[in-house]
Amino acid sequence: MRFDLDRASPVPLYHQLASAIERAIQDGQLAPGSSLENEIALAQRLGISRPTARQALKSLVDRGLLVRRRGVGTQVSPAQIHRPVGLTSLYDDLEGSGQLPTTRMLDWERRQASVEEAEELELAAGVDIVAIKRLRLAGDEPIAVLTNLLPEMLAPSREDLERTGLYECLRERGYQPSVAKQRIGARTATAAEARMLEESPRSALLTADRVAYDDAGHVVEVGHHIYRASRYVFETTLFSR
Amino acid sequence: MRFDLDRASPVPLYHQLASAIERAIQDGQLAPGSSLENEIALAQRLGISRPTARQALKSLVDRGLLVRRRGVGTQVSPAQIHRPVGLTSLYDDLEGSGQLPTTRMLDWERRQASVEEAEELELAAGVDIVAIKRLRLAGDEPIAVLTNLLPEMLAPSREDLERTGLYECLRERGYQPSVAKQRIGARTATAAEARMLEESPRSALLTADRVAYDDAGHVVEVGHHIYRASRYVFETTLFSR
DNA sequence: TTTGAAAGAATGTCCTGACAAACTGTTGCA
DNA sequence: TGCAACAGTTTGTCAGGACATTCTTTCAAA
Repeated sequence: MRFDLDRASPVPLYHQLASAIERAIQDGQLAPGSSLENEIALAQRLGISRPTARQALKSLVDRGLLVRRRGVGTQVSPAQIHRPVGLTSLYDDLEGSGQLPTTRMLDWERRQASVEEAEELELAAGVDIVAIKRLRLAGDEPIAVLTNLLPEMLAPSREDLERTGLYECLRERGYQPSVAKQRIGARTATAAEARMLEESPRSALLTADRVAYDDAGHVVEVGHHIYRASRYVFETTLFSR
Repeated sequence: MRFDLDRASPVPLYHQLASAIERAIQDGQLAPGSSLENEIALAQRLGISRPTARQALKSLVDRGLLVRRRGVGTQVSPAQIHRPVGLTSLYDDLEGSGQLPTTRMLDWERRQASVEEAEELELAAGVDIVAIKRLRLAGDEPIAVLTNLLPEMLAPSREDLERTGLYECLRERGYQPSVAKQRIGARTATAAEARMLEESPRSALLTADRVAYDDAGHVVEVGHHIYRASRYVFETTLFSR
């Protein structure tokens, strides 16, 4: 098993090795259940130190791609466990459903925050916010209504948002959400919602309410999303500790 | 800031240090946003090597309790981010709702698996399984119906299950689920379900369907859980990568 | 007073080395 | 033949050391 490491690259060696192993797993060169050579031999063969090899292997263990047991060795995880790290990603919560969504802008409005909204965004009452409402479609079929609130000064313009995604816009503007707290729930649809989502009245909706924070703990964005339960589930991998 | 490390303890030093720092954060001795001493000084003061100290700090960074920046140092994460690693835990998916649940056994049945059930459990058709149905209550109020299917040979007895939780029983029997794939969805309740959960007919249910695997990739347990949407949400913390 | 460079501070990456713990396979003894 | 002990194998923990990168502060020059 060849892993090419480029010592002139700015990418750390452990990172290069982890990527190469991951690629080999995904290409099928490393089959689920198969054993890798031991870390001492691997390090020696690649001309790197053992802790460097360990760091690469550990990062893959943490992501569920490898399993390691003392006295036994390092193995590729069984096939069922081969997901990119088990979380619904902060950026791509639709991809778990295997659908390629498009997004249509329904509304973009600058206005004063209500008391509740200001509280959610951890802003003073009455400040200006931008409220964005979009429809998510898979093909021509609506699957979700996404409402997002942002402090005015962070908010992308309507034009920017029609060009690319909300988080991409935020990133371009130098605002990097790093953590989000999300609540997933369910309720029945209002008549307006049912119409918008092409469901029958009082059908079940899956809801996701989210507050995203930057590194300093400031609220970057609040999202209230509703999904057709008939068309959408959240998929998650859980690891025991 | 004192951290007592017991070198005679079988618990690894890095683990002891991580726990001590975590405790200090939770006790309020280390306030959100405050800086820890640098890793070199910390290691020196505690009489441990720098990589050992790093390992403790890294494990806390990975869990969102600390933030580290090159040139700046190590700080306690802002208060909003102080959750144990962001996933709904494999074992305690009710704890995020801040409720202390009790569990009532509704049914425990050994029978032959249907075709669909055998497929879910990755067993040959017609083999014996155990189907368990329980009601989860918060106080006297029902909040969830939990159905679990297990290969017969792994399944705890009815008596064991009334004494302790399913995962605890599995652990005692030497079966250790390590990964689970979960799908969270929503639908409206059937009349029987609504009655069981003391909700009105056709009210919204939050659903969780889960397959849990052991380290070797064998299915340990399949769960089909329904929750009253009026009483229950899944709370999750999402980290950007 | 402002701007740019240098110095100081701290984490990140990588190295060599050694011992402990856990697992598997082999051998010896009852 | 079966069981226990031992040997071999591999990962896990820990140590000491060095250099690179990134960030902040200070100092000097314009």
